[in-house]
Amino acid sequence: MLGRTTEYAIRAMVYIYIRNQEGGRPSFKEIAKNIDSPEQFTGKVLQNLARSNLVSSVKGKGGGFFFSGPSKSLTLYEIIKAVEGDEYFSKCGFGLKQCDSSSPCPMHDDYSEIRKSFFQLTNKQTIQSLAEKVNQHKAVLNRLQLT
Amino acid sequence: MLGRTTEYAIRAMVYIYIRNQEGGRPSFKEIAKNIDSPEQFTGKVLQNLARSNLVSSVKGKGGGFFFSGPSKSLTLYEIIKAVEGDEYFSKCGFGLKQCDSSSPCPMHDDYSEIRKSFFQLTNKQTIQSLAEKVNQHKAVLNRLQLT
DNA sequence: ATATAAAAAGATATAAATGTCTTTTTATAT
DNA sequence: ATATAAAAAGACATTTATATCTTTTTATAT
Repeated sequence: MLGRTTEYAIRAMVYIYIRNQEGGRPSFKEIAKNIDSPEQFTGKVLQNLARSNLVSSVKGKGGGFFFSGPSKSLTLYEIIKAVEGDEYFSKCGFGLKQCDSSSPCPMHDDYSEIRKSFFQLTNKQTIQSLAEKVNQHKAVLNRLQLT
Repeated sequence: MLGRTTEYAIRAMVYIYIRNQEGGRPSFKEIAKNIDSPEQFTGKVLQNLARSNLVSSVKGKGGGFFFSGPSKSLTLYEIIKAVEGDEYFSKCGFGLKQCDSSSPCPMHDDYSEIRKSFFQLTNKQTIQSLAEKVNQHKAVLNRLQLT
């Protein structure tokens, strides 16, 4: 469904948010350790997210990643769009270059429904809502314990 | 959602089914032309499907691909499983190695719903049902006209 | 000021998915 | 029998995704 890069992106953002709440500003090394992702690659992913202004960063000693401004909620949709690209939510499930209700692929109707549900999920769930589940011990970020 | 290889697989199978109904037994070159896919690669994909006994083939002059036996219906699920592998329908949407209701990722509940819907779609839709839509001009296999 | 610790950047490396080219095998039409 | 047309097989080639290694830049703690 989602590429690994996107999975790292979401997990990393949730981790950053949680550490921010605790007053921390984690480095990508700390993040990678805690979400069980490759260190340098996670750095790259975060670099891109920062470029897209989905997260902030400061260089130098004591620096790291954090959410700035009035913590408006950040939907998964925005992250997925930034990482996977815009077409992700409109691609035909059958692989046709052109597919819409006027000239549908044979799966079009059923598939549209599911895509819509997924779209809604990604617009409903936010980094904040996921983080809350983790905080309330209703979900885990990975198999390892959070430090 | 689905890899390109799987998309080719499904489109190819639908095309084969339609041609079979007309009494034809298409070659992978004919198939590729009509579903707008790379020729040789389509050959490989069909070779694998034939290995998995999801379609039959005969070599030699006049040969090609066809469905044998009492045309039992073939679900998309079976094709997807053969091409993408078994884990496809159970992978965590968040990328966790371990994720289930006892130790869920933060998206687990919502995502499970969607995965279930998709699973149901792929078990409801068959090569036959898709072919029928195409036959009834309610859907198209690709942008080009079928010959 | 200087050392330090962090992100950013750049250059590669590896793996997986996708695609192509060539040769071999094999039915079957002639 | 032979030519032909088809799948099968094998060997590469390309592209995209994922991952690592090294160097540079830059805040800030000391």
